[in-house]
Order: sequence, then structure tokens, then C-alpha cells
Amino acid sequence: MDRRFQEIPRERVADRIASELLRMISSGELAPGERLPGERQLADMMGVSRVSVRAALQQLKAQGFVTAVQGGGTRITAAADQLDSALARLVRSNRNNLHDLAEVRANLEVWAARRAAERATPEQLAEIERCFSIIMSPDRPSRAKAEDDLNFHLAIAKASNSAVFMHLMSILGDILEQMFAFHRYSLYASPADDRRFMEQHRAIWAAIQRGDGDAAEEAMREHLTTVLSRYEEEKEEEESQQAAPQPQAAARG
Amino acid sequence: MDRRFQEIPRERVADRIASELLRMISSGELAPGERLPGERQLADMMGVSRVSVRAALQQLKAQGFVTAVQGGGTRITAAADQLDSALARLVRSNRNNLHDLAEVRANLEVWAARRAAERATPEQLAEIERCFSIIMSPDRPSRAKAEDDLNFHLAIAKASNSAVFMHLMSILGDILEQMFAFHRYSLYASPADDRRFMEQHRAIWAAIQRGDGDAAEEAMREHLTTVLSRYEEEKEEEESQQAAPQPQAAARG
DNA sequence: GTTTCAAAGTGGTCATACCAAAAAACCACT
DNA sequence: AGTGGTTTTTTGGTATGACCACTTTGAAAC
Repeated sequence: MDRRFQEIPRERVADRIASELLRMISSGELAPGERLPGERQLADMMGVSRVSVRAALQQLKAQGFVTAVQGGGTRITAAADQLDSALARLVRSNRNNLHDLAEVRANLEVWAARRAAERATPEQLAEIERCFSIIMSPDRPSRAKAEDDLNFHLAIAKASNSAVFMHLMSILGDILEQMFAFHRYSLYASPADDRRFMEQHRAIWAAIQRGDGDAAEEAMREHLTTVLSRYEEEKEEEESQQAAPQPQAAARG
Repeated sequence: MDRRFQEIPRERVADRIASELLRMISSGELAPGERLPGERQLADMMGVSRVSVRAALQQLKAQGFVTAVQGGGTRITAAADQLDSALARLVRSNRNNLHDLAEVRANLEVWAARRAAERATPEQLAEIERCFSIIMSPDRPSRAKAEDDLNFHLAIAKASNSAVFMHLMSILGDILEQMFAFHRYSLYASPADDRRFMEQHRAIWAAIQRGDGDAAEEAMREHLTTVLSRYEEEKEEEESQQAAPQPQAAARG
């Protein structure tokens, strides 16, 4: 009962391993969806037995951080899987939600851009620059454009150094990707838009590179506003073709 | 290869054991505090290996249902006061994530304020006004302040008319509430702050009321910036004291 | 370029042994 | 009886090695 002599928390090996892995996850060192080394290799690297590694993984599995499939390896649970199929269902049930989701994501990305400008490590800056140079190179196949662009934004997201943000983004990102793929939205239509986007990307990168949080935030905001407006246009076109009622949004105006 | 007679997804032994034990616990067959049979005996009774029993117990331990102490046996944990969200665990594992989460939430709320100003229905406006009048009334018991304030923000969130946003907020809100309660953060400390918050709330409400999205966004941004800065101060204070007593719920359990 | 299929890799389970800590049994001695 | 110390037993924790079932992968065959 005497609190003065608190016992040493006899550190169990398995707990130690679990903590370490959890640290890697929460620090973003291990990204959602990423497959971590096999149990044998992990045990070897950490200098412990496979039993202990399994015990640690058992804990993390029970808490939903990782998902193991027999023969397939163990992966960091994509937050979307465990957190929110509900959100995906929500979006699928009402297309207006897709637009909301895109707006929400835009807001988060603006925040991430500022954080990246303020906190990115040299390595992360290098990665952003690499992605940037890719999307700025001319004559890249248009098929890869969307993916390259996504990588650029993803690099910035990682540079925000926020595990919370990364997990939220993985939720929103998965859903958005599904939805956009489903509806076959083709952004970046005109060459004019393309040039404009490139210019905006350059501004974002420049701001982050010189660590200017305000500028990064503003540049990202402008970029996403443009993107969203393009999406709006496509949406309106599509809706004019096939009538889609809009129940809510009783505008006052 | 006839899929019709495909076997049930091969239930893992450990999971089967865990389920059985959990059933006994939840049915009261195993009372809280009761010591359950040793791992060897358990394995023998169930006709499985001790490894599988241990894997099952590892899961239950990770979820807080049982507590094992070396040499002392494994006992049913009294009350499993566990909050279950992957994001919550993420935040609990690293306190820096809490701040990130608060910032993310702030960004979303700013967005919601604008939407509310632009799209709120008359009924929703009335609800916001009701909540507003409550938090503006003097001499309300300080115990209810936090809750009233939350209701005000919640009314605005609802007025954004976005299911996606509401869903995300419900996730973030739950976590933040639990985290703040756990760390015993007491915002709204000084009367000066209190007055300032009231003024900011008034500005937010005024902007929404007249349908001014820009002003609503700006007012909410300013408000949350203030709140976050207060949180920063408390965080620094606490960290300077360092000796945080940390009650029962610490991860080690 | 596909399809097929066997080898490699991975998680899941088992058996055995040993270690460390707690609990229980035992044994003095007062 | 009761107290304190010692020994023995029980219990959870870890290590090793082996095997199984499944997935992945890549080379062979088409």
C-alpha cells in the first residue's frame, strides 16, 4: 500500500517489443498498410525469441493495430478497415457527402502543408523535392499524372510528422480514391489547368522548402480551391445530364 | 474447389479459446478478481497446447479483461474501463498526438462554421441561438460550462449539414473528450479568459446568424486559436512539473 | 503474353525445457 | 498459538525447434 516504494515495473520482453512497434506506428515510421518484417526476422533483429515477438504481435492484433493473415504477413492496419467502413458507407449512400469529404480533406491538407513547412526533416524535404521534380517533368504519361500528384501530396502529408493526421488521411484517402475511381472523375482535363496546377505545386514546394508556414498554407489552400472548383464543374455537368435531387442544404442566402 | 462447401474460415485455436473465456467472463461464470486455472491446466482441459492458451490470454490481457502476474496466476480484471478506438489508442500512446488531434479538429470546426453560416436551416439556427444564450447567461454553474460550450460547438457542427463532417467529429470528439478528461485539463481557467471566450462566441454566432461565411470562418479560427494556445500553456506547465502521478489507467496495466 | 504450378516465405500451432517470481507448505523458535 | 525464516511447489515468461496451412512469387510451360 505504501506508494513511496513503487515497484520497478519489471519489464517484460513482449511488452517492450509491443511498445517499440507501437512507437514506430504512432510516429509514422511504419505507415498504415505497410507490411512489417516476418516474425522470425523480427525476432532475429531484436535479439529475442519468436515466441516473444508473437506475444507482442498478439497484443497489437487484439488492439487492432496490426492485422496478420496466415501466409500473407502482418501489416499495419489501414485505419479505414477498422475505424470506418461506416464512413465509406456514408459517402457511398449520398454523393453530396463526397464533395464534403473532399473539402474536409482539403482543409486537413492545408494544415499539413503548414506543418510540413515548419517541421519537415531534411530527408522529408528531399522526398518532397523528388516527387515535385517528377510532376514537373514534361511529357510524362498522363496515366501516371494522377498518381504522381498523389505522391507529391502524400510526401507533404508525411512531412507533417503527425501520426494522427496520417491516419485520418489514410481514411479519407482510401474513400476518396474509391469514390473517384468509381465515378471516373478525370481532373486535370485541359492543358491550361495542367499548367496552372504545376505553377501552384511549385509555389507550395517553394514555401515548404524555405520553411514559410504561412505561405505554404496559403499556397496549398489556393491549389485545393482550384482543384475543388474543377470538381464542382464536372459535378454540375454530370448532374445536368442525369437529374440528381439535392434534399438537404436549404439555403438561406 | 467447390466453393459451396467451403469450410468455415478456419477458426484459429487461440481465438476460439479467447472467445470461450470471454464468454465465461461476460456471463459471470468467472467473477472479477477470480483467479482462473493455470495455463498448463487450462491447456490440458481444452485439449490444446499451452502456446495457444497463452496467445488467447495475451489477447485478453491486451484488451484489459484479465491481468497476469508472474508466479501469481491470472485473474479477471475488475472493470474493463476501456475506450476502443484505434485513434484513441494512438493518441494515448503518444501525447504529442493529442495536440495534433486538437489542431485537426480545430481546422474542421472552422470549416463547419463557414458551412453553417452558408447553409444552416432556420431550425438549426434556432438551436444554435438556444445554445448560445445558455453559454452567455451569467452565473451558470461552472461544472456545466464545458458541456454547454460543447453543445454550442455541436449545434454549429450539425448546422453544417454534412454527414461526413458529423461523423468525423464524433470520432474526434469522443477521443478528445476522453483524453482531456484523462489528463484533467481544465480549460477556461481565468475569468478573463472566460470573458474573452464569451466575446468570441458572440462573434461566431453573429456571423452565422447573418450568413456571413467568411466572418464565421475567421471568428471560429480566432476562437480556436485562443483555446489551443491555452492548451499549449497548460501542457508546458505540466511538463515542467514532470512528476505526473498518472493514475491507474496507464498503459502498463 | 497467359496460365500453371511448385518452391519459398509467412503466420499458426505444438512439444519441451528452463527461468523467475509468487504462493504455499514447512519448520523452527519464542 | 504465533511469529519469522526457509524450502518446495505452482505459475507466468522466455527460448528452441519442429511442423502445418496458407499466400506469395516467379519460373516453367503453354
